[in-house]
Amino acid sequence: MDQDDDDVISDLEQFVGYNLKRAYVIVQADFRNALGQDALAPRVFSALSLAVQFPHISQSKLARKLGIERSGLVAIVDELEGLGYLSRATVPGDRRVQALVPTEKGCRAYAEAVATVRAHEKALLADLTAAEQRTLIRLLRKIRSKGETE
Amino acid sequence: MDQDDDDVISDLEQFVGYNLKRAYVIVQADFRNALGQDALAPRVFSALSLAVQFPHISQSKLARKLGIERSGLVAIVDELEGLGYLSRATVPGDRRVQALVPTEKGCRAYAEAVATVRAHEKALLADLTAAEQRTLIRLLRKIRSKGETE
DNA sequence: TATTGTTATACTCTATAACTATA
DNA sequence: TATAGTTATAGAGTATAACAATA
Repeated sequence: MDQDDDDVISDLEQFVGYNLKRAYVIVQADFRNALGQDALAPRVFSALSLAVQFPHISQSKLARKLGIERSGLVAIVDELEGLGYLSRATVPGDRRVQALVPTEKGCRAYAEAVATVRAHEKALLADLTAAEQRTLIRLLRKIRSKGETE
Repeated sequence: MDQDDDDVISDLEQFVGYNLKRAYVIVQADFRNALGQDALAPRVFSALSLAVQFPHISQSKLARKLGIERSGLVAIVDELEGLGYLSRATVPGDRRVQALVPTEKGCRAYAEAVATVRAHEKALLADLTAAEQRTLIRLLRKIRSKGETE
C-alpha cells in the first residue's frame, strides 16, 4: 500500500459529522468486543440500563428516552424478556401500558455488563485524560440538547 | 407526558459510546436535512469528497480511507457515476484498477454541497464556540487513531 | 379522539463469501 | 498466490403505517 496522500487532511476531516461517525464506529466495535459477539447489542444494553434504573417504566417512555420509535422497542424488550432480564407487568391504573420490571437476574446481568463496558471504554479512551473525557461528553450532550429541540 | 425522572442522569449518560451515538444521530439528520431528503447520503458525499480531493484514486484505496469494505463502495460509486459526478477510468499500468475521475459537474456539485453542509453544521453547532468545536474534533480523532491501530 | 403496545413492511448501511480478471 | 472490482446475500437498525385495546 503506497502512502501517497494518506497524510493529507481532507475536507471531510473538518466536519464534526464525519469525525463523529468514525469515532462512533470505533467505540461501538469496542463495546461489542467487550460483551462478546453474541451478547447484548448496544441498544439492548441501553434499554436494560434504563429499565434497571427506572423500574416500571413504560415502553413508550423508554422509547422516548432512547430516542427511538416505540415499535422498534418491541423486539428489544422481547429479547430482554426472553433472557429473563425483565418482565412486562400490567399497571393497575391504565390497562394499556406494560411496565417493565427488571428481574433479580436482569439486575445482576446489568451490573456485570456495565462494569465490563466501563472497563473496556476506559482502556479504549486511555489516551484521553479524565478532563478530556468529561469535556467530550459535555460537548456531545450540548449537540444533543440543541438538536432535540428542533 | 409526566417529567418524573426525565432530569435524572442515568448510567448511560456517563458512557462516551452512548453520547457519541446520540450526537451522531442529530448531526446526521441535520446533514440529510441540509442537502434535501433525496440528495447525497452522508457516505456518498464522503466518497465524492475524497474522489474530488484525490482524483484517480482507486476504489480499494477509497474504501480503505472511508473505513468500509470495497464491496460496499460499488453501489456508492455506481450512484455517483449515474449522477454524472465521476467516471471509472482504466489505468495504463494495471488493468485491474478503476481510477475514479471526478467530472466538471461532480466538482461543481461537490463545491455546492460542501458549502451547504458546512453552513448547516455551523448553525447546528452554534452553541459551541470555535475552540470547543476544534477540541471536539481533536478528541474524536484521538479516539479514531487509537481504535484503528488495534 | 388520543395513546399503548403491537405487527407488517420496507429501506439503509454494512459485512462476508465467492467469483472474474488481472497481476 | 495475491489483489481489484464485482455480485449475491444476509443481518442489523430504524422508520412508517396500520390495527386492537383502552383511555
